[in-house]
Amino acid sequence: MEHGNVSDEERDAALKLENQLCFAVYACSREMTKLYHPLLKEIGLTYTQYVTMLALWEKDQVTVKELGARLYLDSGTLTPLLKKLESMGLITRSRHKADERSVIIALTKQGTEMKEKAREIPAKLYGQSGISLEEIHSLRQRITELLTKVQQP
Amino acid sequence: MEHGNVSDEERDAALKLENQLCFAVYACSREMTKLYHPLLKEIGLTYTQYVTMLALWEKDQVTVKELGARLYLDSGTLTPLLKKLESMGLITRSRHKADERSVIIALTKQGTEMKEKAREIPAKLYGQSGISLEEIHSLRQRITELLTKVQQP
DNA sequence: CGCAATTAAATTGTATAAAATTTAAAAGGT
DNA sequence: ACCTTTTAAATTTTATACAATTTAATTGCG
Repeated sequence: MEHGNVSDEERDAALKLENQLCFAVYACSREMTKLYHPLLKEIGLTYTQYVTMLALWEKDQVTVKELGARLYLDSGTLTPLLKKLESMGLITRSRHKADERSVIIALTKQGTEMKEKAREIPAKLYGQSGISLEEIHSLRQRITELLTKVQQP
Repeated sequence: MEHGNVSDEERDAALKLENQLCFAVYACSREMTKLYHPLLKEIGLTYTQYVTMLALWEKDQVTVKELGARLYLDSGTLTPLLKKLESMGLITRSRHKADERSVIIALTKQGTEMKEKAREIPAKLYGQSGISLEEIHSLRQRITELLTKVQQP
């Protein structure tokens, strides 16, 4: 037997997949995203494109930097994604006049109108999830709390 | 005003990022994975490679199918990942003798030995997360429950 | 047996992710 | 004004993810 605080058995238990919070979150994220696939296919968006549009429907005319902060994504992911949304006619990308380093993202008429088509998605998803609204709300709050704790500076 | 059960305002609220459980889980998963990066770099694994090794340390001599079921990953992701682990000398890939369709994944001596180097990772991560063990346990249980509810057949 | 249906991996194509580096612009101190 | 530092995007590289399809082996049914 070990004489330290933590035994080999305890360290072994910590290495089990079923004991890992991060793995549960990781697997859950991918499975939930798959639920969106058939609904998002109808409006021609991927999940990441969808959350980017959600952010822009709340507030557009923002820099890539600000958008990235809200989505927890950096320019390495956003630049090609935004170019794709631009080629689909949903957004425009233009250099900020006062600061040429920044790129301003704005919704086009078509991009704004897509919100109407997206309105039914959350309710449809809720319907097929089989989870109560209370459970969703409380779990979302706790995971958001966790997110603020683990987010990097 | 709408006469139905759900108003436009309520549907708009559902489209806000901060109200989306899936987005919270998605962002949280990526931020937590980033915490692992410096620790995993020391032993030369990515996060997905790490969870694959975790699964194999619990039980190896398994098919790609079984491994995929435990990791919620399909052959499209696992095949290249397992080829990489094989090229690193951590596992072997061999066709099952009784059923040539299946591929059996087994740990090499080097792959088994890596477990020793990984033992300290969960505790180190817990240390830098600033979350209590109780919170981790209860949250993991609830997310695992959610995972079983949203997992596709 | 003979063959249609099923199954397990692998492959193909598209889209993320993120670390690390590069480029260009702006800020700030001297 | 000059130059070092900082900052915002973009680029490069590597590694996932996954839908959809293909390939090859096995099953199961008449």
